[in-house]
Amino acid sequence: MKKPILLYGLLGGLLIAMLNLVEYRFLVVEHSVEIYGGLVAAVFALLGIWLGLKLTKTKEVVVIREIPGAPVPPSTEPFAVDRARVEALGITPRELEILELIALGLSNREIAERIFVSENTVKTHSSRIFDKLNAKRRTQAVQIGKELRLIR
Amino acid sequence: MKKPILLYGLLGGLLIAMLNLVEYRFLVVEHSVEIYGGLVAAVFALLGIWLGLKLTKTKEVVVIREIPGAPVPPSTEPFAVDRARVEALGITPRELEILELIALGLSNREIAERIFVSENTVKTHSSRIFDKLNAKRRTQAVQIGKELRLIR
DNA sequence: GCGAAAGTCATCCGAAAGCATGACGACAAC
DNA sequence: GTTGTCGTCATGCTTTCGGATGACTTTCGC
Repeated sequence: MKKPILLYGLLGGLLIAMLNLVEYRFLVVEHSVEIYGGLVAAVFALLGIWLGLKLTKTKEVVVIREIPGAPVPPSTEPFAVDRARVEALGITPRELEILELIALGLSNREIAERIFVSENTVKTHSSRIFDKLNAKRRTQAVQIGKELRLIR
Repeated sequence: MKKPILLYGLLGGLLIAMLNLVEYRFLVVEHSVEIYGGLVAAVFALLGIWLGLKLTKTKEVVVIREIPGAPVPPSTEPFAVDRARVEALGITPRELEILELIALGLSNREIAERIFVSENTVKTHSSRIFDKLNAKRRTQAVQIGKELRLIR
């Protein structure tokens, strides 16, 4: 992903240098600016298109076809909360509890009803969780939480 | 597919007209050509990139990769989309894509930016997903999606 | 060519989520 | 008995989500 950009920059530089030369030949002959502008425009438009293609080309969709007979791996993943991490992040038990419920897809209200607190309280907890996990949304919090093995 | 082209032409025309004006103000002041060229170059490069992206957006290469039954790589749990289920639920590729991005914790807006569509479109897709998955919230959709092995 | 499916986009509008802030009680530690 | 943490709750306000609908375009198969 770096190469095309470098290449692009390089080409740009070359072009500019080139144009700097050409400019003098053309300008003097005085049809110049329109042609010059048009040229630059065209060239860079092409370059842009090329760049665009280059950057997005290898968008492959990998479809995995399962061969019958391949048994689905049994759910043998033993799960253990990474307590060290929980502690390191200063996440309280209650907060972790709320995070789990969020991960289950419950709304704040549903969570509140389930653990017998007010919705506001749930919001407070979740805000703190987001803060500690550096998440901006509950979905993100869940994703991060799973990555860090805070929740199943 | 017609619109972008027309738009492009139009923008081009406008630019040329604009530059025709600007040219006289700049040229007279005589720093002109470099600045002018640079401007044109930059603008058209951007336009080109945009065009390139627009035109080749959904050009996806589908690679079908078969996995043999037994040998399960120990390190990472092998993941295969349950295509039967995807089909059974009538979930389209695009919808699945959005579901994945939701699972990553992205907001609708972020998703829109990433896949170059409007936020409204993302909303439409996600609504349909929720519908198909019987989910009421994005978090729930993610949870269900993972359970059904639609997403990693 | 015609219709269906998929993808795109929009508007209106209510519901949920999230942010900032303050406050209060319980409880443990010092 | 002061301090700190945790859990609880509230208010006001902004942002994001989500539902309902309708419309347009592309693509694909018939």
